[in-house]
Amino acid sequence: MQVLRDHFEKIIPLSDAEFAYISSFFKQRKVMKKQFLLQEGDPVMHEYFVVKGCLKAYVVDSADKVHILSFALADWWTSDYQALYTHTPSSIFLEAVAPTEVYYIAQEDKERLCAEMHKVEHFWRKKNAMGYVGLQRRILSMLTHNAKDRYEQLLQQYPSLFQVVPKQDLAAFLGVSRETLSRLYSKKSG
Amino acid sequence: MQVLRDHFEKIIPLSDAEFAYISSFFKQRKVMKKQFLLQEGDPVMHEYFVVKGCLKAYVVDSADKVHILSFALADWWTSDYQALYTHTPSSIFLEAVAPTEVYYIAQEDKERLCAEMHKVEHFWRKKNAMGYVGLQRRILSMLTHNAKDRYEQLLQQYPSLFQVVPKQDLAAFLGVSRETLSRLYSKKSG
DNA sequence: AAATTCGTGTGATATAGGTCACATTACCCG
DNA sequence: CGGGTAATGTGACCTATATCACACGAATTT
Repeated sequence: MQVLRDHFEKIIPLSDAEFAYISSFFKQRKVMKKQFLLQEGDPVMHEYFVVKGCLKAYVVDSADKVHILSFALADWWTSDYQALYTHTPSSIFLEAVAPTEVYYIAQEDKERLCAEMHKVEHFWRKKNAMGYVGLQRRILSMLTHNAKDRYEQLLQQYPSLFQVVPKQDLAAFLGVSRETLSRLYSKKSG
Repeated sequence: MQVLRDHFEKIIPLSDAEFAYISSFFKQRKVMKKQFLLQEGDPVMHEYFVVKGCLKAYVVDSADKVHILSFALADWWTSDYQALYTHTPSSIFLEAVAPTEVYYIAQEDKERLCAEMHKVEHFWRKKNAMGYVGLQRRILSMLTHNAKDRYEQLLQQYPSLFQVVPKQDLAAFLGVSRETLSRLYSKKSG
């Protein structure tokens, strides 16, 4: 669990005892490519920390089209947060894009840790704040840029995504059809 | 500052002394319609809590088009968070859409309050978590719905916006041109 | 109340991107 | 290694939305 400790310690310093306590609430799980951590309708109980691999969180609309809400690479947290916080069934699928290893914690244990250790609550406040800013940037990118520019931004910001995630998934994340995405760099320009 | 106290107490109960301490860090400010709390390039030092009125946060692109990142009605927090956290100049404009009254707190005072009072850190973790979920929903809405559906969702979710905000601003928030928005409910359908 | 400015509606036209259909290639897996 | 499935490329065509231009009425300002 050293990766997890390093991850926490980027924001809050921890003694061995403190980390031992925190980590006692986490479990490990490995999923193969195309396996699910969550499917639509499932109860959502955990938040997942990706150690290696990649998860995609997506919805499927009434026309069976996939829309990707987020990718989670190593060092990212993911879940269906809306469902987690409101105790409603999952409205998303959480699926491994590649062989993936996660640590996960039950929502109630996380709340308990936050209540018991101010530091830990601080950690998650900071994480949430960063996540919020990241989503704002994505919204701004959707409002201000066309498909090609968004694709290039993504490429710049997360080059490692492109080694793991099929282009059709990137298209479903950017909000364009896979055909259009394909044409962006055959027709060429830029 | 009763509204602010009520707002905090929706999440954390406070004694008079505690609230007195918290509120000692807040100041009040009133802005008229079309006045700015932030302009692009300004240093960003505060987070704003809207007591009444409405603020819009937006960017202006190279073609002078306005893209609205968020509206803040009564009981909402707003600022340029990215700039606030990274101590960089504002990249947005924060402008009153109607006569508006805010309480505001310096970022460093907020951090201090969070460090001193676990409760307060809890409050903001919860707020951030809710905000994160809200942005995810907006992204999903942009990915899965066309302009008309998004407009109707917005209408449903924030009916009060429509009494304060001109339609061209709603268009700039939804990511459509004002002309298209105008046509959505003249051509009719739905 | 005249003059500006602001918000809105609407026509004509342009375009980015979507959809459908099929071919091609890469990737698994037995 | 050979067959099947998954991912990608590409052509032809379609559609939602953008853009430009202008008119009109409501609000603000003086």
